[in-house]
Amino acid sequence: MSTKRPLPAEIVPPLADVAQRAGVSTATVSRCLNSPNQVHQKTRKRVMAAVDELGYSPNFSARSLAVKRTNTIGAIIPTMDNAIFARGIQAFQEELGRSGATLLVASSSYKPDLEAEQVRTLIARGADGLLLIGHQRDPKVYDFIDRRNVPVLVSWAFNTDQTRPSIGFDNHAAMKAMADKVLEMGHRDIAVISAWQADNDRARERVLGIRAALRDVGLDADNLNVVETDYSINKGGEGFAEIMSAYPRPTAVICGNDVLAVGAMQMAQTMGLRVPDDVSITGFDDIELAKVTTPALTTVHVPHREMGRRAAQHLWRMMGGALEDESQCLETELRLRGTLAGPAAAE
Amino acid sequence: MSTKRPLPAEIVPPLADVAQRAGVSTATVSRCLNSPNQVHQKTRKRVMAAVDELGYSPNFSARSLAVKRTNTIGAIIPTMDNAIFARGIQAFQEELGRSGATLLVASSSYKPDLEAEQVRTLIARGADGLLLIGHQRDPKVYDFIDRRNVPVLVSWAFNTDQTRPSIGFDNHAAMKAMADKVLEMGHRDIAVISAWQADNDRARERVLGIRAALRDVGLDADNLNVVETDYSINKGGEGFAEIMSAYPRPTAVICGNDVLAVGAMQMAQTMGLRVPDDVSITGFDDIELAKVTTPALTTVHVPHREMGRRAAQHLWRMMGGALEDESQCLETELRLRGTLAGPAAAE
DNA sequence: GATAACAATGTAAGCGCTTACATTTCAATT
DNA sequence: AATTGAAATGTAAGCGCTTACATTGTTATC
Repeated sequence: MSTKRPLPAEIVPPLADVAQRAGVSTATVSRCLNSPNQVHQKTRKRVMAAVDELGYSPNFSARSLAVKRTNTIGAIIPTMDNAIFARGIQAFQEELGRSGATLLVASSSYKPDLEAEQVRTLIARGADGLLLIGHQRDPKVYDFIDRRNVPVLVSWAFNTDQTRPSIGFDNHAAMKAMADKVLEMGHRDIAVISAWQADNDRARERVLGIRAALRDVGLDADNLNVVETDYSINKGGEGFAEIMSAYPRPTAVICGNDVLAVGAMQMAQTMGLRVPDDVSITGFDDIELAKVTTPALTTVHVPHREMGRRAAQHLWRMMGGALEDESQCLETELRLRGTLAGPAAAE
Repeated sequence: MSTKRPLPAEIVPPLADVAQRAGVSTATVSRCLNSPNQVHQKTRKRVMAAVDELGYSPNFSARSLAVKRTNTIGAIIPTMDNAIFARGIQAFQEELGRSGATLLVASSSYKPDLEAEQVRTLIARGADGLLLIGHQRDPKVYDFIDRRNVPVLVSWAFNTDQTRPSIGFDNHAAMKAMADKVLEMGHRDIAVISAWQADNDRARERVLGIRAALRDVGLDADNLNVVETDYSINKGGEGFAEIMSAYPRPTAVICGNDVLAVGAMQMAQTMGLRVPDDVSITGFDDIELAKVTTPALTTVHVPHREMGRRAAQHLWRMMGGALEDESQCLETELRLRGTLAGPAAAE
């Protein structure tokens, strides 16, 4: 960390200056600002005038040191460069703003270590509550948080095995529904392009959902071809190419998210494969991308904004002392569009 | 603002406890944490052990109250629910993390008043630097900032008329280049779908760029049909429909950004118009959306990530006391893809 | 072995705010 | 006019940390 010169002499006066100017004690000024109705209207006017004249604004650090609360909520998301998080966080913040809380966002780039460090940073900064994505993380991280007594809400995931409060959706069930549909259309050769599963319980749950669907119809779930890759259109394309180099080629490729699916679609086009005539492709998330491709992408709709909004409300209540330990599971929905059809008759 | 119960009794010990446990003064503990080489290795070890045993972590508010610096940078963007900002901010944050600074993001929903309020909030929270989007805002806001002596960097815009340091690109020139191209292809009936211009200098500059291009070829720039609307695919579609209800229909529709352009493309399809055969459509930004449509969107590529990265470096240097008053103008680039062609022969 | 120079540590005064408690003011009641 | 209770204000003790300055310990030098 480089050494920085201290900021130039304070131009913003301390509260004491305001008090002096208004001819009252610091306590009165403080009250004027925090519980105005406790002070006589006449003095209040005088104080406010002084505040204006001096251009006073309170020092946040001093304030939160004194009250031991920051009114700040920390959120750690994998990345903002991903529509689903950007959108959810935007809604989260809008809702939070309504309560007067400030949001501190960090992004972990899907790296558990970085996330752990950011948890520490955020808490050191006095976050009164924390929003995390997904359940999975080192127990030590949870210990650290619990010790600080900071309420945590897990989002983007909902899992009855987990005891921590969460607001999300059932990744397993949602993806299983999609897989069921794909199977129902008659597909028997299915491959999967997924995000990396190791540190990502959402990705894992989705793949498990597909396996469960296969098992339901008596197919071999263990030999399912699953290609894992980074979150990007290009990587989705590469994954698709890899899958399609196998023989026999699958008739349907289920993708762990829309971005990968769109990459797969592009690669299909490059390879001269028609979607869905030659191969069906499905996505997950239902971001804008899914609606503008030709044909439009069959995917699982997830209410990202609603999730962000609810998460904000829930976390705020937890911070208020409500022991809301129950979780909420939001509904997802299949969006059948153009990229899923029955397998080609023969070739 | 609702009343909140204070958080439960502190579980995190104060620095003094660590000092006691290690048998040293608070000063020594503080030094251990902030300038370790000033303390003897032997004591340092003892202190660190105490830190671990007690699970100590410093209180940020107290620290920044004492040093009068927060190492926090505030950024106010119109919305995260917009790929260009999400992406830029992600890069901004990644780069900032490298310097050990923390980012505080707020979004103003394109509302000047909200933005002004957020400037105040961020500064009250001790932001050591501020990133703002676009030059345009109430002079009072700038006064407030200047008075606090907080370095500000303007981004997403570059304009030689402005004296404030900025890192961005020339919206006017970039859009003019696009319009030049459209004209060069032979179009003479051109309409525009733009974001609201009133509070958005970027949008305004882009439209001015188009007008300049028209003037260059001797066309009437004042009667240009400009439809303004919200940032969304659907609104883009509505705008397009409105434009196409005019007679004679324009042969090319220049859109202020990719999202509007994609909306226009969809509406064109709905209306049974072929792009680019019946009408050409162009975008601006070059977000992922632009590459997945059929045909792919002709647009202006803007280096959003690079902009975020540079902004972080620049702002950090400004905070370090460098009086970097000069601005940087990044290059944009025409991306000619499938949605722009010459006007149809006749009809 | 006295002395200087430096390294390591301690002491204590803030940083700017809130708030429990004490004091004063004022109107209502007797 | 005396009494009382509530409302308005003031006093001052922290909150947890950093850091200038003072003190002590250690080593090198002659």
